[in-house]
Amino acid sequence: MFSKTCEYAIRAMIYIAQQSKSGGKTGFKQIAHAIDAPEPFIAKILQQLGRENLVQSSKGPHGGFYINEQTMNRTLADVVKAIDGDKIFSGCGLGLTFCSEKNPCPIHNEFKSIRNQMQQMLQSATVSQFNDLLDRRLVHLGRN
Amino acid sequence: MFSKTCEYAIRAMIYIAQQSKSGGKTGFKQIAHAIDAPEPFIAKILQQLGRENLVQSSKGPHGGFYINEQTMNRTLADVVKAIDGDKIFSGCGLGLTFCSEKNPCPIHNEFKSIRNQMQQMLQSATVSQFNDLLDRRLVHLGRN
DNA sequence: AAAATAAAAGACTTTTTTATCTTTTATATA
DNA sequence: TATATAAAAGATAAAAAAGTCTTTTATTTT
Ligand code: FES
Ligand code: FES
Repeated sequence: MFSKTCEYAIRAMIYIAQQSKSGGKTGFKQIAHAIDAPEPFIAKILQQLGRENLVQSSKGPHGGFYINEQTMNRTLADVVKAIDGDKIFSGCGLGLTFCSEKNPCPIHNEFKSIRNQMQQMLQSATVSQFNDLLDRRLVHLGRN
Repeated sequence: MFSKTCEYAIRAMIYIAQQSKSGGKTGFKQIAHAIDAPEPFIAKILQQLGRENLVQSSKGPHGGFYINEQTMNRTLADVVKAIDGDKIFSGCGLGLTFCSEKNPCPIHNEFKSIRNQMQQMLQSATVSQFNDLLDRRLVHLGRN
C-alpha cells in the first residue's frame, strides 16, 4: 500500500510528535530505536521530512528533531504525499488506464469510493492524535 | 497499491478471457502487444498464473493461452492473491503493528472498513466481467 | 519419424528501492 | 575562540523488483 520509507516516516512522525509535546528534542538514533528502524535510513527520511517542513530540527549540542505547534496538526495524508507522492489518491487503484469517468469499468465507482474514503481518513488523522495512546502505553511503535 | 507484475497479470487475464470467449487461444506475444507490456515479462507472469491454474495453456502449433469455463468466474482477488499474496487484505494498511483489535489506534476501524470494501470489490469482480466492454471497444487495455 | 511451433524452465541483467557510510555544516558550551 | 555535538549532504552498497535471454519440453502437422 505504502512504501517502507513511508511507513517509517509515519511512525517517526508519530513518535517525534509525542516526544515534542513536553518540549523535548530527539536525536535520530533514539527515534530509530524507538520505532525499530535502521538508524541511517531514518536519518535520511528525516532529512526529507525536514525539507517538506514536516519536522523541525536544530543542530549542535542538545539539538535534535521536534515538531512544533502548527506541525502537530499536519495529517498522515501530508506525510504520505511528501514521501510517496499522491498516486495513491489519484488514478485507478489497479494502475490501469483503460477506463475513465465517461466509460467506467465495472469496478470504477467502487474504486473511486474506496480511494476517497482512504484520502479522507488520512486527511483527518493528525500526527498528534496518537500522543495519548502512546503515553498510556496502549500502543507501541516498535515491530514486536 | 499493487505491484507492476500484478497489474500486468490482471490486464492479461482480462484480455485472455475476452479472446477465449470465442474459443480462441492467444500467444504471449499477442497478449503482450494487446496490453502494451514487455513480451518476455508477460511470458513469465503467464507461467506463474498457469501454475496457479488461473490460465490454461497448450504447447505446439496452434497452441497458446486460454481461459476455460470455470476460470472465467475467477475474480480479480484471486489474481492479486496469486501474484502479490494477501498482505493487502490483512493487517494494518500502514504496515504498522502497533495497534490491535483490543487496543485500536485512532484510525483502526476506518482502515478495517476500507480494507474490507476493497476485498469485497475484488472478490466480486470476475475476469469475464470486462468482455462486453472490450467487445464494444468502450475501454482498452493498452497504455495510451 | 522429422520439422515446425509454442509454452516451460532456468539463468541472467537492469532498474528501483532500501540501507549504509563518510564528509560537511551549523550550533551550543566551555 | 576551541571543542564537542548533532543534523545535512553526498557518495556508496545491498536487496528486491522488473525485465531479458537461452535452453528444454511438449505438441501438432507434414
Ligand atoms: S480500471 Fe481501475 S477504476 Fe476502472
Ligand atoms: S495502526 Fe494501522 S489500523 Fe491501527
